[in-house]
Amino acid sequence: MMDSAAALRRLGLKLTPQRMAILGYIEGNESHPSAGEVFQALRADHPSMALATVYNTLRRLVEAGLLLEIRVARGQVNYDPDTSVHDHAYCTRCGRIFDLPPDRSRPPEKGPRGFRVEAARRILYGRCRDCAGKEDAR
Amino acid sequence: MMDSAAALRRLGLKLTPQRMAILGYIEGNESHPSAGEVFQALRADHPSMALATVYNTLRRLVEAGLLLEIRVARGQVNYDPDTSVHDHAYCTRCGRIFDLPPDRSRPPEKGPRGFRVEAARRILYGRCRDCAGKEDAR
DNA sequence: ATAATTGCAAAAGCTTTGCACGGAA
DNA sequence: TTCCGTGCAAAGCTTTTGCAATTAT
Repeated sequence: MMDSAAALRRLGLKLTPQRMAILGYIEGNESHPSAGEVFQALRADHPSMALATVYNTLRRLVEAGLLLEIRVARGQVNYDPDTSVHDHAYCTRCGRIFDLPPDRSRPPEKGPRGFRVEAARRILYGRCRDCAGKEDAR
Repeated sequence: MMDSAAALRRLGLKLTPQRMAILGYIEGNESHPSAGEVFQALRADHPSMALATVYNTLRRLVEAGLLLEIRVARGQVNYDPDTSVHDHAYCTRCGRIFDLPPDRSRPPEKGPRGFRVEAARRILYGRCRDCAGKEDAR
């Protein structure tokens, strides 16, 4: 977590209490929170923090390469502090996102002719263990 | 394209002019349009069509299994009339989405323990041929 | 006839932006 | 001292919803 502070400094970003709090919350967090969830979680300890600050900070952290964006849920972005190569499984009933180990038995990804691949992301859709037998949500 | 009409009928959905227009526009369309783009495209020929109708119809068509949703662009859903198994490449500069042939050299996808996989989607991020050399967007 | 669908407008989310004040470097 | 970053409020987008009128079946 201290290396994140270092990373921020290296990028010329100021180390504000808000950024430290957001980083501290999301680092090692495997729940893949959305901006709103991060905001809710930090509210208790940081009542004055603005939702806009959370959004702005998360965007900066993504640009800085410290977080990954996951676009799987409708109309919302989730964040993943694990920037290493790995896949995700999304439960279409409860909305939880699970990490999957990277599939190493895989040839390098090939795009269309002339396409320069910078990253590859794979998502599995389905029902998690808890939701497997249950009726459709809502 | 006529089989879509049949599919709608089979699902008990009414064949309205609006639905036919939307289906007609998106079938065979490889540009992966968003709801707004579909609306714009149909405006000339169907001035009275409401944006809400486009949204509602696209949702129905997805539920009916006639279209696929692609969530790759920030805050927007794109639609793919090709419901067969295939991957996508997303250009982070121009925003275009390209179809990729399915990768058959790949064992069935495995989720977390107890996860019942219903679909797997893979997206490549990068620069398309046209954008490969150019400076960052905007 | 009748239940589904449309248009329109309003509402609902999520996210971004403008601006003045405050704080990190 | 200098900007960058924060809070707050307002605005922006995409998408959904309520409802009366219309229409496919």
